[in-house]
Amino acid sequence: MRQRVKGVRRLQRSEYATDSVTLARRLLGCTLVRAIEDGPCLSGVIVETEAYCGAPDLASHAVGGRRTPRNEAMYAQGGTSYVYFTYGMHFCFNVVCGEVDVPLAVLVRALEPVEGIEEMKRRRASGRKAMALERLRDTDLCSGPGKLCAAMGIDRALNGVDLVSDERLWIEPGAETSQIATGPRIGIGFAKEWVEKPLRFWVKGNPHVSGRSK
DNA sequence: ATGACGATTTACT
DNA sequence: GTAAATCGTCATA
Repeated sequence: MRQRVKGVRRLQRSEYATDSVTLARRLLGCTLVRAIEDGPCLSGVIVETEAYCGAPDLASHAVGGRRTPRNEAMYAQGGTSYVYFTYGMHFCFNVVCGEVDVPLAVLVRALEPVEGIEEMKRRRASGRKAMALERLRDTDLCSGPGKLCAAMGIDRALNGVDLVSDERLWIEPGAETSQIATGPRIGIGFAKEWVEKPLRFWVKGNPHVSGRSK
């Protein structure tokens, strides 16, 4: 198995075999790593997540047990990635957790960039909806689910891959985060009694979290 | 076959 | 603050 740095391990299968709230908190402080062929490794510390809670969750793509070609990856085993395309232009990256056929997932909403920052800038400054290169601050690189996918080169080719074994994308554990803030999830105003539930988690005071959390 | 819309981002008033 | 960009997906027919 490819490792970025000797002695740094990945999160293992058993650590994904849990509910989405537990994993959403656990992922804060962990490092998402993207290995690019013929390029530098891109990585960032996860600083903002959201838990999606399966069939009862009115905000989940799997609400009511809905199972379609698009959200099939949510029903895979814990440790699988779920990448979807939305608004005709953005990708969002989720970590599936729990057991097979139970559609739990954690949306990764923001990273604090660590490795490959210049490459992330280039990726964020090219393409259609792109911010001008000179305008890009480090806190603009990965401070949102669509932004971090653009910066990290995460697209539909990485949907459904196994983060425990894939050579292009994985997660390394971090120290337990002490200062965790919670609040309602973003962009799910349609979800009725699930709108206000505190299922978004972020590292308190971190400048790399998405706009409304700062 | 058609149409409504989205777990967003950016630019602009 | 508001609106535009942009297209795959899914429910309906």
